[in-house]
Amino acid sequence: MNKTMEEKMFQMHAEVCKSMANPTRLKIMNLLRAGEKSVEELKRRLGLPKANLSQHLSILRQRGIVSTRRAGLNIYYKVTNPKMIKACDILREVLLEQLQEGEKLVRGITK
Amino acid sequence: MNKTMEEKMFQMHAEVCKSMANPTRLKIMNLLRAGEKSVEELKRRLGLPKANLSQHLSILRQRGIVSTRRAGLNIYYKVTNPKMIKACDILREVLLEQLQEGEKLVRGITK
DNA sequence: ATAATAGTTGCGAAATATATAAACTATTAA
DNA sequence: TTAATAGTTTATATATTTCGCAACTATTAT
Repeated sequence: MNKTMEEKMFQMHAEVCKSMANPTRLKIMNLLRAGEKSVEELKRRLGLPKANLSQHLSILRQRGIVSTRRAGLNIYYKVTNPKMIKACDILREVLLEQLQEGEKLVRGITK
Repeated sequence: MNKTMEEKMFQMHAEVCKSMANPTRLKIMNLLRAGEKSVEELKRRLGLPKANLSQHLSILRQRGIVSTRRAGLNIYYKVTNPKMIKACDILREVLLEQLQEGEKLVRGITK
């Protein structure tokens, strides 16, 4: 892999991270984890204005993180690559470990 | 895990993603993959002004993604939790698979 | 104490991301 | 064809990120 290709990979990688760098979008991913859902259903579950939800979905779609299928009036979204969920899970593990470390520290200090 | 705790997890998760949502910071993580490095060495390898590098390091440090150790004039940075690297690797796999899919499409169209 | 080296921090300008509201498109039903 | 429902897009005000520059702090050597 040459220099500019590496550069482009880091750029793309950063953009994928950007797509995931928002609590609402992470909640969307979490809902889609169980399988595809219509915008309507996501809207109900998240309690967001549809315009805003649609914008978040658009960001995930542009990066190829989710894909769509139309059925009548509804458009169904799903996670394109399950590895994306795996990556999320690992980050959550890291967070939980951090929280546990934090608790240890607190216990150490206060006792 | 109660409602607000879940909410806080999504928020924290988003902030970790934000920390990784920048090509320079991903390059830093990639350099630290092999082991700890001084700011000086990172500066040499990345060719960045030290102030800017320091700001990026600060962002990674604040989120606990990297940790530091001082030795004389130098401060050494390392990745706090190796799972963070694992998460990066998975995202890169996803990207490579996307690129491969893209190529397939191009081949399908042009032949 | 002074200088030199290694890092960090504060500041301001330009670029990017966010939520909201209003207008628009696509599909189906009457 | 008109209305209704499901989604998307555009415009805009606000907030956040990013970088470069200058000033600052910490450690070591003279």
